[in-house]
Amino acid sequence: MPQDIYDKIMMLAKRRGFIYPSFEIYGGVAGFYDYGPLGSRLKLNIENLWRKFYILQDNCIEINTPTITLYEVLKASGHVNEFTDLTIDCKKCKQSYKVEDILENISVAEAIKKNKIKCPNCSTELKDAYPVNLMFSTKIGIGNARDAFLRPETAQGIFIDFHLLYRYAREKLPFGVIQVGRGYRNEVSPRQGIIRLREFSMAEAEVFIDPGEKTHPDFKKVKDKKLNLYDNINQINLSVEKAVKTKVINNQALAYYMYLTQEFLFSAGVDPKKFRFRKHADNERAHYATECWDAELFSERFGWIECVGIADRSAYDLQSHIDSSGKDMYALRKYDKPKTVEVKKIIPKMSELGPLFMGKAGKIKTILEDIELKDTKKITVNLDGQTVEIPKNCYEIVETKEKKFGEKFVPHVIEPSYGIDRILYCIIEHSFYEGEKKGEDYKILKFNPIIAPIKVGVLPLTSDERLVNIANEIDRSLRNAGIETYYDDGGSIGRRYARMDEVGTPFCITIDHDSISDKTVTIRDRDTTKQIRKKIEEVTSFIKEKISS
RNA sequence: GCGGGUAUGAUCUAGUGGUUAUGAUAGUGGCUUCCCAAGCCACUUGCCCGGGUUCAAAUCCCGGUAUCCGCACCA
Repeated sequence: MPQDIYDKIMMLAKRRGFIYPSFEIYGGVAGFYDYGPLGSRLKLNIENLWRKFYILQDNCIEINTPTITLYEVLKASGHVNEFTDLTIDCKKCKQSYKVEDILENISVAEAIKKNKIKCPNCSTELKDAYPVNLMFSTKIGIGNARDAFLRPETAQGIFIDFHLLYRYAREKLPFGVIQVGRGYRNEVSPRQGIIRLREFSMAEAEVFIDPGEKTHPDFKKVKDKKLNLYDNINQINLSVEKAVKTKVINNQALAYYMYLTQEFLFSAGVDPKKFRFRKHADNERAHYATECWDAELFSERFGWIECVGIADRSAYDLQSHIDSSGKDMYALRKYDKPKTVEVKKIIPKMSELGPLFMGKAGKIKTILEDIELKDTKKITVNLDGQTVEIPKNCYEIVETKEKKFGEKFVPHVIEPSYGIDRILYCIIEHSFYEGEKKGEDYKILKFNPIIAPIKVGVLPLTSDERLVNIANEIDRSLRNAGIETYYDDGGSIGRRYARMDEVGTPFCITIDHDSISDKTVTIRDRDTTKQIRKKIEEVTSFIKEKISS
């Protein structure tokens, strides 16, 4: 079978210490991969470049929350319900189906009662339906253990800290919070190697904005930049501003983060020709999203791969957590001048309420006090799912004047969510070049220096002790300057260049006999193989400049 | 999950029911050479796991696992 680019990359990745299949000596497990020495380094560099965009450029704050997440959190977020498919199997051919796919329009309960549904494949009767949840579940503690899941996204950890983060951000919107970490999804059958993992790395930003002004302070700076958009039919190239004006993209904030994403991916080494934004159709959006764009990267093996999702989650998550935890997670929109407003307030009469509602009277009192009064004809209260009318003699309505400094609201959230492993794979694929030297295959990973796991190869031309000493000194001074080096004195010089090219090292410093007399070395560029001579004392600053641009 | 193909050192690969299981690449040590995978010598690493058939299984059969292709799944 002819090897395609994926096979070649996975071969190289395993051989050179980028990516290994996990648990291999015990047979391996689908959906899990280890990052080897170079892979870990590459991943770290990509994540740190991402942080540069979000922390330094966009002024986001970073937090870290547990990967084990309490049941209540994911119940509130909708993941427990929405992540669950009711599944049913055929007795004979063992085919599994989502119940909703077989039923159409009939309620699940009704269908189970009748139980006459046959397998669409072999017409045999089906077994009982059972729920399948794509989250890994676990327990916290022993005995009176609490239910928990391994988080399917890092976002919820940010949402449930919102009230604290809002305070940290000095109660001003917009502000963004990022988290880089692992997420877990118990995929039914992961294929496509590193593209679909059960444990994966993601980098997410949750940007909290005022729903009244869905924009970004830096929008003006990017408004004329071009975005490469795809609406499921046509490829269109629009400026950020025009995309918003023509309502192709819903709002300025969303468009801003799309541009930021594009800029990040390009500087990480994504080929602009293999990049596009695709808008989610109505039926493929997640349960929390009102609008979602995917940044897709093209792979010769897998086609267009979703690598970043940029969603407008509206107020969905914060509102859900407010509703189920009761915590005040609102933001305040301050008025320019305090407003004096007439307020009608309900004053509960406990002497009447108490005897009438007994134990529930206290709860009714707090609800009544919070009601925003518009219609005074009939006061009803939602009590444990039941609507209860409160008799008129149980309360008094008082009109007062109050000074209001602002109004409370639930912020909206723009969420750019990056699949690090997929991006990493695509960057390797986009950086992979193959040629021939003297009849042998010659592979080069043309990594952008900023993400290359090794920045500089340090190579003494011969094993002459004087050259080795100089090489060691240069190696030391580069490392002291924070630059990853690889010292190699084994084999011919050509072989050593080839080794460095194959792992994407952008520069090689070669110490030759002239280095002894005139204190210079050659610096070789990976992509051109051209060499220039530099004074040894200038090497570190020269390299430093080259790898940061 | 279903159906089909595949599984031999770190990587690629030859091979047969029966001696010590090929070859190449890579790697290590040594000699030699030194600016783009040169050469020589020596060395290291392997038949996916479990069960069965057989005097004998890496080879045949069954099950599992992984992987590839198609279907389904991918909030």
